Amino acid sequence: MRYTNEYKEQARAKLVDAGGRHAKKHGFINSGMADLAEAAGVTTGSLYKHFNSKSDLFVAMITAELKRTADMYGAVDAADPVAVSRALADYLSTSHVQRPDKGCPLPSLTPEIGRADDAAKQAFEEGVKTIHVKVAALTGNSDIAWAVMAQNVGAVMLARALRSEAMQRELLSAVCHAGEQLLSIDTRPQEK
Amino acid sequence: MRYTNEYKEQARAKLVDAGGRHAKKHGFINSGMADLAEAAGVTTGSLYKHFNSKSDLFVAMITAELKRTADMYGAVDAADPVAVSRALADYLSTSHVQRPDKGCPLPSLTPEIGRADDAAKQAFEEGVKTIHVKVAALTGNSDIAWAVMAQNVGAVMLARALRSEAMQRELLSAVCHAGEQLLSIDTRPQEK
DNA sequence: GTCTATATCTAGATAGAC
DNA sequence: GTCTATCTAGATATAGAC
Repeated sequence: MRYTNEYKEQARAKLVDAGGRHAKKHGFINSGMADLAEAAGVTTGSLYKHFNSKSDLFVAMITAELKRTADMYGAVDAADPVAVSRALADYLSTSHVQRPDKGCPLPSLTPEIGRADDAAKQAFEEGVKTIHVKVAALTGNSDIAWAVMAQNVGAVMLARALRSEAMQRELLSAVCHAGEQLLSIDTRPQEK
Repeated sequence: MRYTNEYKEQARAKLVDAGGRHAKKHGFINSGMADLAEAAGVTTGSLYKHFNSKSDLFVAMITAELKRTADMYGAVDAADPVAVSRALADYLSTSHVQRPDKGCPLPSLTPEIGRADDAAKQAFEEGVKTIHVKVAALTGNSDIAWAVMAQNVGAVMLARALRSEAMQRELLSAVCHAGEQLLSIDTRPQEK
């Protein structure tokens, strides 16, 4: 029985993982169950033994993808300003813009989650909360963490919809510059 | 012939307008041609006399929606800091989060445009460029304008996917605060 | 130009053999 | 648990009457 369960877990993990990549690239709504199954090397009949519906799979994907992002920023050394700046620049890189399947789920999937059911929003909220904690450890301030997150997610999403690479770069570098300024803001009460 | 053309123009405008509201709320992909036609008070057969395909309608909607947003910020008095702050706060309001059909198209439609064809991206790029010009007139700085746009679009999009209103508010107020700080940054070269 | 009716295709989900 | 085959619903797009 142990082998069976192990294999089942592996198959499920592959569905979530490969499905997440597919959804980040094409959108969840544009990912048919046949596509998602094929990405994991199985068929739809098999997929439905792991998830009761497409919505259930979506929730599992949201949870896994957001955890992945949270772990990434949890691994950055908060005491090293260079590492923090590099994390900012990496997020706002053209390679992140060009490879949504390898990147953060927030710029690609968030609007679909906003239109999904409460289970999806619940999973989203928990995942984003964890990301926010990790980012706040890097910025040293909760509000600045929210601002940098919103800024970066918005910038990558907008850049992906721009046609010219020149304009993508203009946007990304402007936002990166502003992000550095936000990070350098002294959050102690100012004297007049 | 003049009457005929006038009516035709009106019908087309209504398709674009009502369709835009529907798409901002449900997503363009989730808006069937029957839905979009019904929102304008016609049927699909009639719709196809105005647009050759769903993609063509999408391009028209993107152009119209982005122009609407650009006009909105073009009407704000750049010389009045209170008006600028109010525009920022209005964008980051809970009512904007709760009513996507009445609001800015960027937080709802951008990822779909990122996956669409070049015609859609071209229309998007032109519209966003115009918005950026209007916002830069308010911020007084091109880079800060990009940053505030990315921040606000990202914040509204993220807030819409959060389940609890409390967390929505936390995010919105944090980003509004950071936006005010970005607006107050002195962009002249600093002396050490 | 607008309607009704429909052709054609693809999606999510299920049945049943192995 | 995985496969093949299929049901059913809904999508885009078109045809033809008025």
